Amino acid sequence: MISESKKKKISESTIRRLSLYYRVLSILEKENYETVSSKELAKREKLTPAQVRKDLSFFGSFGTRGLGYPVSELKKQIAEILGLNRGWNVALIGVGNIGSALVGYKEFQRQGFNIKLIFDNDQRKIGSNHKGIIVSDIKNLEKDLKDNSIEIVVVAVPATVAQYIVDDVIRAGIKGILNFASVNLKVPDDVFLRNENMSMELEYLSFALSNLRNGTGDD
Amino acid sequence: MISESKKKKISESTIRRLSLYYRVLSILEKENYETVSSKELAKREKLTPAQVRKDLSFFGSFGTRGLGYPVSELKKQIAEILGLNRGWNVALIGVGNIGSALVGYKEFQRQGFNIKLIFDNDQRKIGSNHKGIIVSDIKNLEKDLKDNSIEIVVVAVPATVAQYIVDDVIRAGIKGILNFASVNLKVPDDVFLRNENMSMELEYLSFALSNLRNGTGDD
DNA sequence: TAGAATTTGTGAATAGATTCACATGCTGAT
DNA sequence: ATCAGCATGTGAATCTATTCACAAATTCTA
Repeated sequence: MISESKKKKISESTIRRLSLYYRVLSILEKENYETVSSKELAKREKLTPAQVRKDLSFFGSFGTRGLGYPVSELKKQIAEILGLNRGWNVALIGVGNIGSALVGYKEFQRQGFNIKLIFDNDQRKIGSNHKGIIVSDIKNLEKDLKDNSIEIVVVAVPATVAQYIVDDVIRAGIKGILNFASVNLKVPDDVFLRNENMSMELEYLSFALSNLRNGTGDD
Repeated sequence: MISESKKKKISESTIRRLSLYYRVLSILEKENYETVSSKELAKREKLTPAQVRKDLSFFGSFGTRGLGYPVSELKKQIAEILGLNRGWNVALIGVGNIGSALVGYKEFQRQGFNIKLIFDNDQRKIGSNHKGIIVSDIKNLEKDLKDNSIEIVVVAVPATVAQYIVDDVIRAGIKGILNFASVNLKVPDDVFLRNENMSMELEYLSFALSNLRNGTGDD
């Protein structure tokens, strides 16, 4: 049993690194590695071995001293920790630029995030077919989300309307929202909201390049 | 004068928050605010006032005691710090799902990131027009990047080929790379590499929802 | 012009995350 | 079997980031 409901607070950075480990383990699995050491894992993600071991130790003891971690098993464990050992019913709202890209984004499906519904308010888009999914009218958003047991909603609509839509989404009882709109959304305390701000990384590059008298370059 | 080449190390989180402040200041400017307090700024980004003041203090004293910060002026200052007070010549490599979305992503242009060149290796795409830009053959990548004074490259190609392409990009002397491919790229120390991993935030949601006996929901 | 009300800017204190360092335990060779 | 060699797991130490708390500066009101 993993994490017996301990109240230990897991930091956001640890979770983000678990995602990284998961990806590397998938690769190692394909490369037919049986085991991997924290040292090797760390090297591949430019972290320290201690960091890797500490992160994993929050959830249990998965390794063998003298040998390392069993690749497939550890991958499975991390999948369980991250909740990737099951599928998630996802709805996408907004089939503009970004929305359309997300429909075809293989990485999502691979991780078990299945886009089941797509919504838009544009009459020309409603009814059209995106990778096998018919775009629904956003008018019935609340009911459709409920009827299809949607658990996670991805918001890819213009910033101006994002809050109204999110309010609807919350009324439908959704507890997980991934927001691509460039705006700060208000959600109740029991709803998990994550923002994907694509300009932010570019701005970081801009800062780094503007100040490169000293910088080391790497992240 | 801002930041007189001080060796003070600015943390990544501070820079990311500057991006947030910048966005809020743009909104405040539109709403015709003359000044804004650290308290208000903090509220809008769900941070503490002390955090806001400390972040800004790394770069100078922009506020007036008893009054707050002048909105337009502070926005200008942050733009300077982040290097957004100038344009950046950007090239996009790969016009698949994500690449196409990025070409039309308004937010980039608004911040001064101008996509000047687009590359692909698919003969059917080469020569085609995306928002006024003709897709170039990736064969001439190195030369084209140099000839067009490209400063930042956005990589949106399959994971399997990303490293080869990045090697080329580096040979062209590019020092800033934004990578959307789901792979860990190796770059020299003097090249700034940032990764945009869109699954990561979904995985965080997955983790949060899977463990929601306790979580508070917010980030 | 004086005094109350604000709000910044910043050292000091606290909280949090990372790294160190080593005892512990497993492996594999002889 | 024993022993050298590894590599984990984890308290303790260190480093980093955030928050506190208050003096100093300015505004606003009367």
